[in-house]
Amino acid sequence: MKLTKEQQEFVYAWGTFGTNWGINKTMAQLHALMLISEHPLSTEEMMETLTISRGNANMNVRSLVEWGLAFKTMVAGDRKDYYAAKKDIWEVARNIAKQRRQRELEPVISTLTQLKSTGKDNNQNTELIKRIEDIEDFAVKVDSMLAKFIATDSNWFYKVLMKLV
Amino acid sequence: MKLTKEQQEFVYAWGTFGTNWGINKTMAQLHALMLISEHPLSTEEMMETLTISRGNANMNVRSLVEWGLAFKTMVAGDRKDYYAAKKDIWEVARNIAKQRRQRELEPVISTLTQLKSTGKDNNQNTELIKRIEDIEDFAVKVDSMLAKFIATDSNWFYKVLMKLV
DNA sequence: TTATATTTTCAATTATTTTTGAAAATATAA
DNA sequence: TTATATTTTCAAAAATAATTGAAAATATAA
Repeated sequence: MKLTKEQQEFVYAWGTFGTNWGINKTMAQLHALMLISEHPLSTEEMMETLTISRGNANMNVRSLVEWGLAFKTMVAGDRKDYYAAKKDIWEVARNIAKQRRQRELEPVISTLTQLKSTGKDNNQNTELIKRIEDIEDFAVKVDSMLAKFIATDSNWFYKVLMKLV
Repeated sequence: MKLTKEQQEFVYAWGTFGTNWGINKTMAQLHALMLISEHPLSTEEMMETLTISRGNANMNVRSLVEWGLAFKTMVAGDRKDYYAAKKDIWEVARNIAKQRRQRELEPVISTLTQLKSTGKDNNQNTELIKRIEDIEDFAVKVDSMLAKFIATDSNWFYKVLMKLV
């Protein structure tokens, strides 16, 4: 898969962006590659284009599928697996939000709730309890916003923004 | 600074949380420590409590100040620098949003805009241009929401949520 | 001024994360 | 079934990021 100069830059930029957000570079680059491809791509093709190993390609393609950012398809007359990205950017954002909410936000809320109940009777924990309550309050609000974002159609967010202007 | 069991767990949990979001563990733990302390803390005290080196403490306290999450204060009769966290969790969130928007979102938007204009005449870039336009549209909306969040008082976000229910 | 306390810097070390690549497992065709 | 293609796994290697600690720089007191 020969990339134009701009395609290369896009893949590279998406990789950097992913890195900043705790998504590994290869995963983001594979995602970028699929996003700009008109056809599903084989692991083989992606390995060559990004010059990465088979193992690396395999693992990260699997992660993309797990995150709901790509899916496996079949190409008639070919035995290999092919993959394509979900191209609706709102769906991409929703799926990322969904994963991160579950993996990162929910544990925080439950840890804090737990800590508050264990520590509330020790008066050395006064300041801690105050902070926990503030953070909980905030986290629950963020969580409920994410829940809405995740659950709804592509335009929800847009509508929200419109209401605000 | 002797921590209760719950305080220790909070510091530890905040460190893990930070790590998930691309903030280094020490930075997050120092932040947690300041959040639950009633008094400003000296570097010395924080080093001991977290058993980290002076260099590490210094660098990460500086980052916290840079991010607007903590500030330097003076303690009468003491020559050492003391630091305290901004305790309003909404302000914390706004400052983090501000930094990340500037460092991570803005570069993406400008890179994409640039790429679009360079690549639009090459018909091999058709799919790329479509994706860029989608992402740009999305990113600009996120950006404008963040801008609002950053600029306003603590209750803006809450008000938004209320409108949605 | 000089002595002392405190903070900062940064090369070297250590820890963590990512990537490789070849062997094992699985799937398909003959 | 057996042979071949394809995918998956995972220990070891490489790359990256975080941390140390001591020397240099800076600030304050005497």
